[in-house]
Amino acid sequence: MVRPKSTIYEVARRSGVSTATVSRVMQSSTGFSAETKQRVLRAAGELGWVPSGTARALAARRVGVVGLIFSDLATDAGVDSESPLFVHHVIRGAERVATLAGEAVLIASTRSSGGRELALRVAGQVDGLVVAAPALSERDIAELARSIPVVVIAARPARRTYDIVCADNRGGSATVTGHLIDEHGYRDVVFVAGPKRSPDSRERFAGFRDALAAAGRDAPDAPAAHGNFTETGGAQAMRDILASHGAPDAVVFGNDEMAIGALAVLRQHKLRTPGDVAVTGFDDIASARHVSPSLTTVRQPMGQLGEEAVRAVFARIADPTGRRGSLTLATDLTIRRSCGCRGARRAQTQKTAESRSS
Amino acid sequence: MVRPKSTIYEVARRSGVSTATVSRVMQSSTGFSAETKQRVLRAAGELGWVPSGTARALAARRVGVVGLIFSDLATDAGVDSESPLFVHHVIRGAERVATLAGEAVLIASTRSSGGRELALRVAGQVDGLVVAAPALSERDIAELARSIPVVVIAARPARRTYDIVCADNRGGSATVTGHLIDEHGYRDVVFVAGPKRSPDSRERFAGFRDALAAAGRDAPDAPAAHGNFTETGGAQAMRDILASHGAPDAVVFGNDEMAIGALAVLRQHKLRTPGDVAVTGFDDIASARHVSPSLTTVRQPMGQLGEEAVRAVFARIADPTGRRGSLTLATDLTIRRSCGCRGARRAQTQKTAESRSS
DNA sequence: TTGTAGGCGTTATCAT
DNA sequence: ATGATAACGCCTACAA
Repeated sequence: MVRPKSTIYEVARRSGVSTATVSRVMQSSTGFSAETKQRVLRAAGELGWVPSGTARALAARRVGVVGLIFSDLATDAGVDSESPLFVHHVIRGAERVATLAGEAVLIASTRSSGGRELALRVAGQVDGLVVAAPALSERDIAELARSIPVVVIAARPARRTYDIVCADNRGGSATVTGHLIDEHGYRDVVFVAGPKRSPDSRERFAGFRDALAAAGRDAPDAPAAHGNFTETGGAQAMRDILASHGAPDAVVFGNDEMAIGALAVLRQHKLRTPGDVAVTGFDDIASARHVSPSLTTVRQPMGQLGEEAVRAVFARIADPTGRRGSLTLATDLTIRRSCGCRGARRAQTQKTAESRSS
Repeated sequence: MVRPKSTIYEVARRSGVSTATVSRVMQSSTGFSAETKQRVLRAAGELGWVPSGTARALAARRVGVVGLIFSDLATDAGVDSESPLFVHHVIRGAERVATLAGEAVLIASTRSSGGRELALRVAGQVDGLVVAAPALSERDIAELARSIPVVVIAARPARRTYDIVCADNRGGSATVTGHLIDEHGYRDVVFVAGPKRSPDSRERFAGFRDALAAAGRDAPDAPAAHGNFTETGGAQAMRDILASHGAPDAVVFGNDEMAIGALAVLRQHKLRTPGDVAVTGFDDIASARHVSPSLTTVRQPMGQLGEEAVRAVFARIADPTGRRGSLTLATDLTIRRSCGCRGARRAQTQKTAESRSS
């Protein structure tokens, strides 16, 4: 049975002290006698009193909560969606450093529409906000950043009013593509992108082109196909490529899920991986190790992105002035079997550089 | 640059109306002229005003946030931890129905200690609470339930002061074990449990025993091994069993991750799965499909658990009185290759019953 | 060590 | 349709 909530006044009366003293007992570790503390705590326990976080936040001007906004894809599949696993890890990473700092994380996801108002509601309930693009438009983000510290997880324009943290998508993509070209000597290598408007997908395609250019080859203006970052999308993309282009030497997928989807299609077409068509992914999700052949991919520090984003929020709360910064986390080439390498019992890795600027 | 936050007073002055009117514009859709609305909205925009969620919550006596407490395992590995994937899905499920209802979710995880105070802090900031056992002790949960609606995700005693929702762990485990015994005729089948104190693990072991009893066999009092719900733990458990017991006909793992870890060990020992040793898991995580052989397992509706838990919280907020209820979600036997079945192109499934009581 | 009292920024009730 | 004005539950100088 849920009792009517009691307040600090009742606790104060019951323990024979003032509300100020109750407040002190609840949040300081000093400034009152041991006996007073006992009385207050007992009264609180008897009444089942839980201090109102909202009242406390209002009076203290600090909520102790950081918000995290991302876009949902289960409900809003197709457009602008990020990999569910990506979101999972970001949430947990954020939660981890927040909890360690004694704060909590408020999460909410944007659906097909209404992102702006959702963001405003959340913004009013937190001390700072991390938004995983592409949950919100550049315009909405800029508006939020006027009234509250905002950190965006994504590559963003240099001129902006908020901090960013992101993974080195471009570098990682260039590295894995370079591996395919330089180590394996594949000639015909193509790229399968995720959603067209995904910033991550674009960065990865840019890295793909970088590697081609570095090898002195012509780079296509557009990806060979788009696969929506899903297994079925990747499978469909693979079929399309096979039909219109024939079997390439290698295909660089924008993420692991698409690559995994493609593996099955290749098998159905009696094409051997990596013998006939080599394949790589991006992210290094759990299944990448388990799939057969095991998937060569680029590890992205998804949890760490969430962690660093929250740290950046805290830093910005502590110092609201100063130039906006950006932190780019290194990615990590993880070599397994699908690229054509053999006998790599333990995955070899090659890290891109981490960079920070402000 | 973060401006000093403006308040409803400034917006009211700037737009030449009272704070009451501003408030109405922000939350009603009626009760003011179109022109007034324009003026207010413009003033708000110019000032970059974001209504204070805490002040609003205090005045309205409703926060619009539901809390979710779980136990962390990355930081607090070993004891009482749940599968990370389980938590991921529960979080997303909770978030999904909360967002649809216009609410947000506040998440926090308990570490090795301090669970009680964390829970109290969270409780003060939300309208209701869902706690994924074993994040909190029975005692702490009971205390919380005195002052706020609480829903626990786990099997729990019949006499309690809160609602529960859980998956039919016991039934699912009995079903998969029965499949091994009845369909395949395996004689020597053993069970590998998760953490000793995990309620889910216990339920699954109980289901395992149910199936043995139903087949007229003797059931062991304890699991053959404990694997901590992790891949490495499952691998170690498999090694231990092989060493002390020899190769059984089949082993029922308390979750998928342990089963996947065991697959590799079996391979190292030149034992064929399912030829020599059949294996089953529990949860149906993504890798279960990708691993080789594909894993026969029991699908648990993890996301739905989160969804139903939040719905139950809403229901309890709407009606604080009345008997506490419990909802048991059906689980789903998902047959693939590791149990010895062949040619199941599409996994066959067999659902346990869903039950609800109050 | 303890008490008094004025905010904190909204919402909601009554008027007008 | 709009305006005054009490709450809402706690924190924090400022006093004592």
